[in-house]
Amino acid sequence: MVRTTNYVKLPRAMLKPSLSKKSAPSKLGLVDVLAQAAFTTMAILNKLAAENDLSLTQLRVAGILRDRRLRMLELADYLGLEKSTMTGLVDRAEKRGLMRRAPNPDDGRAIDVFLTKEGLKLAERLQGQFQDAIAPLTTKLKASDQNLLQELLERLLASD
Amino acid sequence: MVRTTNYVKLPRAMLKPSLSKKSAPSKLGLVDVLAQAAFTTMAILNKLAAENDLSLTQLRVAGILRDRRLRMLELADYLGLEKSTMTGLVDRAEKRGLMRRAPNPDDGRAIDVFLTKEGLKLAERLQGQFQDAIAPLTTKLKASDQNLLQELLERLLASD
DNA sequence: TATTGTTATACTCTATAACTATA
DNA sequence: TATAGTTATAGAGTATAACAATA
Repeated sequence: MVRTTNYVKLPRAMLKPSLSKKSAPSKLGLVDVLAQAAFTTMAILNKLAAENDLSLTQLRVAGILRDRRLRMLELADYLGLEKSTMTGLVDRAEKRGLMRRAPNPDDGRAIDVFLTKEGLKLAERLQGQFQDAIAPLTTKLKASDQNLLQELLERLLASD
Repeated sequence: MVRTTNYVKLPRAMLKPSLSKKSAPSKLGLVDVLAQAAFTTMAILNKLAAENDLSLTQLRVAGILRDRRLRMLELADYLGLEKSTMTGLVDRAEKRGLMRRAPNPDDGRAIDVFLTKEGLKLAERLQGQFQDAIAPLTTKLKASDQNLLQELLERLLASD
């Protein structure tokens, strides 16, 4: 059973560029640009999800489960969602043949979730599509600047 | 009438860091990092919205209308949403005293939307809270690197 | 006729609370 | 008793389609 809805319309503008007070401190600028980059990237991911008849959350799940098998609760924690929310999410993905449930062998209460072969293929296709979709942005920078940007963002995101 | 729900639970992990094939081309790395940065930023924005009893969309609307008055359809285009979706969105915001509707003086079919004084105050508070929330990330970089990052992202996002 | 906005309807995502089964 | 997952219920966000009012 295939869903036919295609829940996305692309925004004309992502976010207001900035307050741009004349002599605003430059710290404010970076914050704005980060937000704008986030909205732009999310719009791409959203479009990608819609084109594949997925919600953004389902897209994330596909990415997360690409190389792991997780319990329902672990998956919920990864996503920052309640366990009850997972039930419906996994139900729908299972109905579409993308994921499957199986009892956890070590804990009779727990249920493992994992991608089917079809789900895995989709996840890999999505990875490639995302790269293609974002390439028009990244290729505006020359290779050395791409590396620089990557390095700066990695430091920004470093968890310690 | 104040909503009491607080629709957010923070994720333990934002997104799988990478496929990390041993000798993957470095282009793949930047794409992954951009996605991760987007999810991290969106998680912050989402939390901020939830703490103020707003959805992410309402948070965006607050930002967009901070210095403009728009017709329903213009607002829909900004957000990438259908006009029918706006009706409910504006209804709810209006009920909370954050926005108001008024007939457009130039076109009898059109309805303008704008923030109330209370909505404006909220929008400004949100701006400050977002800066505070994201500061722990940005301050990991020294000032010159912050400027560099901002410049690189600006080039990435430049629309031409 | 074409455009703007609303209404009706339906589905997904999300949460809280109560429940069942297992530890 | 505590934990894992499901079910029931409810509200928000989203879309499509049909409609009323205005251009």
